[in-house]
Amino acid sequence: MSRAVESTRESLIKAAIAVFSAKGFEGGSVREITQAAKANRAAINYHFGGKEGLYREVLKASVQAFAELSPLDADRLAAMDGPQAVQTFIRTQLKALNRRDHLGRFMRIFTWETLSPSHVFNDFLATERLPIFEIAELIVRKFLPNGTEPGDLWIAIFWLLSQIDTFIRPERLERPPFNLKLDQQMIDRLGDRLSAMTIAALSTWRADQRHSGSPASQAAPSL
Amino acid sequence: MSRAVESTRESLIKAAIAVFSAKGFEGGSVREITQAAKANRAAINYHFGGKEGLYREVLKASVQAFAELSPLDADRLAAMDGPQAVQTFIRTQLKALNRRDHLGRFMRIFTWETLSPSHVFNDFLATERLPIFEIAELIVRKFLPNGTEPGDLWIAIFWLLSQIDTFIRPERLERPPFNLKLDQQMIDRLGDRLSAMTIAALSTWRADQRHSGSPASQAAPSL
DNA sequence: TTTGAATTCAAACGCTCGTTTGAAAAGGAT
DNA sequence: ATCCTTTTCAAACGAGCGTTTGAATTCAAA
Repeated sequence: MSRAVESTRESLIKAAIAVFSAKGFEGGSVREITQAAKANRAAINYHFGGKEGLYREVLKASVQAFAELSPLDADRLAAMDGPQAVQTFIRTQLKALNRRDHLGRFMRIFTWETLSPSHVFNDFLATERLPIFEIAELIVRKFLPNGTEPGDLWIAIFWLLSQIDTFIRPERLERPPFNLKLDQQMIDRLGDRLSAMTIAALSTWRADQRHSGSPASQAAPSL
Repeated sequence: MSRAVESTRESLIKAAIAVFSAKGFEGGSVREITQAAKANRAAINYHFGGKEGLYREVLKASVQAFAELSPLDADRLAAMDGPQAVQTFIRTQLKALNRRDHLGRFMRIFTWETLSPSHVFNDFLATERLPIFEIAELIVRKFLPNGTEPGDLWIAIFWLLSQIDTFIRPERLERPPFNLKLDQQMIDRLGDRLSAMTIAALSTWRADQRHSGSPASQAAPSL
């Protein structure tokens, strides 16, 4: 395999990450990708066997990028208490979302998949384990009692991950009916508020208060 | 306008609600809609001027259905305290999402729009005010101090609305890596958990504790 | 320098999409 | 029954999609 081939493959993947993160798997076209990569349209089928094969490669590359680039290190998070870990988790990702780098794009792809899952992604999830899940589990476990059933654990993980999804398209806040001006100050405030709300929400798991009339009447774990 | 015309229009709108809620505006095709409505393909252009015109009509019908059918009545919610209102808000919508009626479909359409907004919907939002926004504002105000700036108010409203979006596709929880069995019991538990977390999260707005180290240390407003 | 495999490329294929067209059918008024 | 408008309908259009094809080109090994 020559040097030029590597560069074609790489630029295709790079362009695909940009396009798929902006428009999703179905919405992103091979024509747009090859044009951005300055490659021939048939190159995708030649190198990856088709659009789906390219997407699989994008998912792999994204997972790797996340593992290498993310400041969300499992060891670092393990050393923190619950609130600290949540704050780091939220702020790191909120920052990444507003950058347009690989990390932010990976998260956007992931969010596209939460609304309209492609079977490529489902197959991918069934075999590979995403580091973001392990990190979310690590954080959530700081709040949940030890004996928590797996079902509850997964609900909490799912919920924590979704808190980021919510703000994956902050442009929405700039349109009606919200009409917010999203300067850096507002984004910081958003991160603080979201962290505080997430911490308080996860703290409700401390004691099993299901079916209680006023579930908010206890909170504030002192972890 | 004859009786038959009304029925064609209505069955087109009805079919469109079903299709658009399942696949979004871009993903739903006029071929599928006309087939479900047992109408000719050109009928959409004749009656509504095109796919976009039909979608506008769907949005109108959905808003009306929501106003008429939703148990989320502004007067009823106004009489409740914060936690009660949140619980009603969450549970009502969670139930609607799992039904496949007009109300559930309206909410699914709305969620599609949060990820990939159509300009039809943006135009719609710019002119018409959605009742769900007013209800969310009403609830959020029970938790926010009186002097809260509009920016913070909108963040809280946006966040509250997103809590429902999160669970708009509960099927996701049934696939890897979650693999949950979503029987009625699990859905009830999910509603309870989500209500409790939402109440606790909104309670953090009671006092301005931005930059505080442990924002969860107070909760439970007694409105 | 020759040879054969790897890679690029322009063109075309088959499909689905939203929309247009012009004629046929249906309905209501006179 | 006639006439004119409203509504339906099958067919076709043009555009975009992912993919295939087969020839041209590039490249490294012999």
